Amino acid sequence: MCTKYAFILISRNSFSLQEKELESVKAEMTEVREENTRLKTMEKELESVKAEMTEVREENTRLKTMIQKIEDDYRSLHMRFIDMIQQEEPKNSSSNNNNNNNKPSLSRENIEETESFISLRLGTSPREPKRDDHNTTSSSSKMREEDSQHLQLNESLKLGLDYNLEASKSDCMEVMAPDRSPENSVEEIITKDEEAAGETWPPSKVLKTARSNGGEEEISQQASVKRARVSVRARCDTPTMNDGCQWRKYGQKIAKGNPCPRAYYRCTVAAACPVRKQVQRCAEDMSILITTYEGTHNHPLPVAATAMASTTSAAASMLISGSSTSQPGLIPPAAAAASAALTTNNLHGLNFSLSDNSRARPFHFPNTSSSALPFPTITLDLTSNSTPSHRSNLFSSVFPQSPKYPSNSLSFSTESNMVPTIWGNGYLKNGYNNTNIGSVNFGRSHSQLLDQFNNYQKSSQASSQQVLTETLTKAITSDPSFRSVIAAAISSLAAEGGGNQGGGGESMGQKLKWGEAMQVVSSNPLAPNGKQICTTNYLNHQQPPLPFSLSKNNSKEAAASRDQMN
DNA sequence: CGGATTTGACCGGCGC
DNA sequence: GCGCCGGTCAAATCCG
Repeated sequence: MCTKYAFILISRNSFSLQEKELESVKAEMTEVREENTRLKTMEKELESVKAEMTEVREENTRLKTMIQKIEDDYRSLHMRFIDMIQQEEPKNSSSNNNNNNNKPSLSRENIEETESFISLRLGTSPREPKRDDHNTTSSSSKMREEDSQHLQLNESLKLGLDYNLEASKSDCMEVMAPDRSPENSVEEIITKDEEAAGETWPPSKVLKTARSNGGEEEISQQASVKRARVSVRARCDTPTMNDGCQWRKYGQKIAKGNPCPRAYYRCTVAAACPVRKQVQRCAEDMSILITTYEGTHNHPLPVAATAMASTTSAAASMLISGSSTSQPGLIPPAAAAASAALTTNNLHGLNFSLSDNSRARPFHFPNTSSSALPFPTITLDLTSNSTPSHRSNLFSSVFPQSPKYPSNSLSFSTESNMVPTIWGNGYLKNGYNNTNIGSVNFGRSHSQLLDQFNNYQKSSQASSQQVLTETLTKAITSDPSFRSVIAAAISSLAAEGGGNQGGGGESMGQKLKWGEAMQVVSSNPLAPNGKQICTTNYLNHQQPPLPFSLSKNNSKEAAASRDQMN
């Protein structure tokens, strides 16, 4: 009995142990099932991501096709341009016999040669050589007319050639190397990086020195061409935006027309970095901070700074590219005088606005109280949404009256109920050729965008298309970061306007990319101590972050700034 | 004490 | 030539 009882006890114990094992196995099974479910979910997500990736690839292919088409268009238009120059050449040679006997004949072959030549000069003035004193001091209206015609012709040369420069910068740099005339000595100072970006900040002393060496017109022209500025408008409570770079304030001024002082900063990441920025509150809306960047960093940037730097660089690059396609180059010199009013409205700035504003002036130019901007400026407006009625004001408000810089405007809107528009050359609006205001709508999907762009390309045959096409081509092909800018605009549109309408593959990718960027910026070591981070409306609205406009706050500085404003 | 900021002076460009 | 204006310099000052 005892043995039997003991056996029963042992059996019970064994049974209870097995029950426990069974329960644990059941628990494991449950976990495995849950894991399996999770895996299946992940698999589904993976498939959806793959599908999105496929869409992205398709979009990419279409974009490539589009770019190829634009390039083809450019080539054909370039040939037309050369033909036009060729046709105009006899007129000029007859009307400028007096003072331009040494000008080369502009046959097609010569144009090609001249193109290379001017590329070698890279930014130096394409203007004719300095005339004798008695010529320059002559106030004869006839002379002036001839001069203006000549300048038009030469300008057209420069414009076409700049494209060449922009399209193949590296090639140009290689070509440049062997031809370093004393006249170009200053250019040797400029780093290749700066050259590529098409902008420098030559110190006045350098300019002065260069002038004493005899390159006055070339240098000054170079300065104005290369000193492209990128202005960023953003709502920001802090005195300066944190763009990831280190800046040292070196001056402050009260500029005319704005009670808020303008602060001058220079980049201190590297000792010799030529980049400077101006920070000023908008006179019309004190909550808007206008940061104007000038120059290109000549040093590796902090990760947090790359977004802003690449964006501004792309914008500046686009600006320079836009400048090179100035329509006056296509205006026959004989018609130049007749279109004087037209060219008066040609600001050389390509206005790139990521903007939608509630204000009547979608673009803000520093010193707009004065008659003209010293340099071409491109504005990235990150403030608020604009209304369509304001869009109609785009050109009238955008372009200061400056004969120096013909305008191009590229506007990206993020307003959901409104498609943004890429405008053609500004002067088109002024009547020279208003049949084709290059309008490209970046609508709710990339497909729409592409379709619209293709439709635009098909329907538009005139010079406005030429300008827009060239501008887009150069901007897209010359600077990869500009593609990012476009993608940013598209992405924000897709996310905001299109919502979840599918086709957001690229958008998703961009979100990821920029999300990472913003993460980096948010944890920016340059904004330590828990300083307040100023974000733009983009961020506040939880839109896909654009690669700019996070700010470091300095509360003390803010207070000081407010004091100054009061 | 060293680095950053402030601020008045200075310079050059431009329009009259 | 003169004055205005934007931009820069540099000594003084501030601040951690």
